[in-house]
Amino acid sequence: MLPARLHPAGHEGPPPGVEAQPLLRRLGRLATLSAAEVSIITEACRGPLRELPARGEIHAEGACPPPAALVSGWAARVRMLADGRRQIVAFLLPGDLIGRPPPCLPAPCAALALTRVLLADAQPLFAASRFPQAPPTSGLARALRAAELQEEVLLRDQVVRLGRQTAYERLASLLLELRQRLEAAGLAEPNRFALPLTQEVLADALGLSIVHINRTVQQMRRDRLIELRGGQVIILQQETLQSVADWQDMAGLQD
Amino acid sequence: MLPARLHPAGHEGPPPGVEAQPLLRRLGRLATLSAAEVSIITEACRGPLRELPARGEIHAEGACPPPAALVSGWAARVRMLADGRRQIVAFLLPGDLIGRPPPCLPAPCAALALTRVLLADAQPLFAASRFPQAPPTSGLARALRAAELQEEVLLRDQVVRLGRQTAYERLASLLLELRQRLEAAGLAEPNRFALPLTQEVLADALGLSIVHINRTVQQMRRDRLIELRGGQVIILQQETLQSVADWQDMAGLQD
DNA sequence: CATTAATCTTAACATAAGTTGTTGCCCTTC
DNA sequence: GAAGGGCAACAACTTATGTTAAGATTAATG
Repeated sequence: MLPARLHPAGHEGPPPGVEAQPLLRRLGRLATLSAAEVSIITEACRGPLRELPARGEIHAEGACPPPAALVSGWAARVRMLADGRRQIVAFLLPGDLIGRPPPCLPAPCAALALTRVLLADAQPLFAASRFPQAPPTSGLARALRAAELQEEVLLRDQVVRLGRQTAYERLASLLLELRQRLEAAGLAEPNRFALPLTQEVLADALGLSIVHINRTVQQMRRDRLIELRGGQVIILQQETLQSVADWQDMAGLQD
Repeated sequence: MLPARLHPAGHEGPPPGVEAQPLLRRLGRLATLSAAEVSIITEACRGPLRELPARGEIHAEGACPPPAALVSGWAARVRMLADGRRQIVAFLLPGDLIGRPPPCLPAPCAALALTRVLLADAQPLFAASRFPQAPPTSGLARALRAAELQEEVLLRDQVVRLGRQTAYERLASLLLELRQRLEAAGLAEPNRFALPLTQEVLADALGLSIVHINRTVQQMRRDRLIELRGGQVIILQQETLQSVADWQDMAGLQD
């Protein structure tokens, strides 16, 4: 089910001192942050970090964990069926938030580390912004709220992918989503990014079998839309990929 | 694409004077409401209502409409692909909320009436609770927040359905979800409820073709799991249906 | 450097689901 | 009460995707 190892690209931690970059970049794009708010974020990411190896469980299904920020590494929200089928509901990238401040419902998904991950305690962020009861003047509150809304947009994209797109289209769409999100976190060049996922993980995210994912990747390579080797993706024909994926740039990345 | 008519069951409005029942029941289950809050809800549902016929567009994709409450009738969040494929992302039942108070991102989905619907202006609710910046003492704020979180749970269920379940399982799962939600709104008996949807709408929700939905319904009838005629569903074997659907009662319906 | 274990790749085959076309029923409407 | 249109039902055939199984790479380990 789960890969025992992933691509080496996923094993590298961030250089020391820049831990806050993805979170800061992402939230900074969602709202204008005051200097005080920036330092709250920086502090949180420098504070004691929780480390988990690949395949580690960040929290179980049904838990209601305190909010955390993914500082480095990749993770996923996962749901299992009784017979072992697995669906990855969403990918979590550096700069993403996991868990919500109370009051919250028990999480319908487990969260799973796909690579080695570092997690920061995000409670100070929510406390500082008194989310979700923040004054409208707080840039941080607006950013946290926007991040939450954005996640919902991604979920709906995922529904459309799984419900109405072919394997080829699903893969194209996912790659474009990941590129855009990584770019927002400052982790992608325009046409190239690290993808530390096995084909099995891709299959579980796209609702396909591993064999069919492989077929689809091969085809996309033959069509010269992408290169994909050693955990690195290069997008060769962005426009074609976008039209295949029925891509609509989500305007919601900015405030 | 869209059905021109739906089952006659969907055409009936609520008896006058009980418009607020579904919304009130639902929110009341999510948190304890003060008398003042109850009257705010009741007032909103008695206020001037917006009426739309079946197939009417509640709001377009990309809009950022003011929050509304669905008082009666069924609606859906819908996304279209460029070539006309349609995916129903979520169903909206009486008592559900549509749109969010600002700040909000442009809606990634259009909202579409599936039957004749009545919509109430929900802004007073959010204003009264100063959502999402409400004091934790406000039951209304907690209820609105819980409704929002619950919608996200439903979205994730939908992802699992579309990604990893067979047609038969998807249908079972959806029927159980609808029964539970209708019950929470006071609109379902334990084993029987109105389902004013054409098979085409079911197909677009479950990511299947209309013909295959029909096959699946037939099979489920032959297996004596359900009856489905004239827009009425009767669940004959709830337990079997639940095990087919891999149903896990979402504990999150109460506060 | 040898060894093992993951992961990727490919082939052959099986099956769930899509497509097309036809029929019949039940509304509605004239 | 005849006609038309939407919807449900059913059959025949096609296609996308799943399954199983076997090599071929590649990365981790000692």
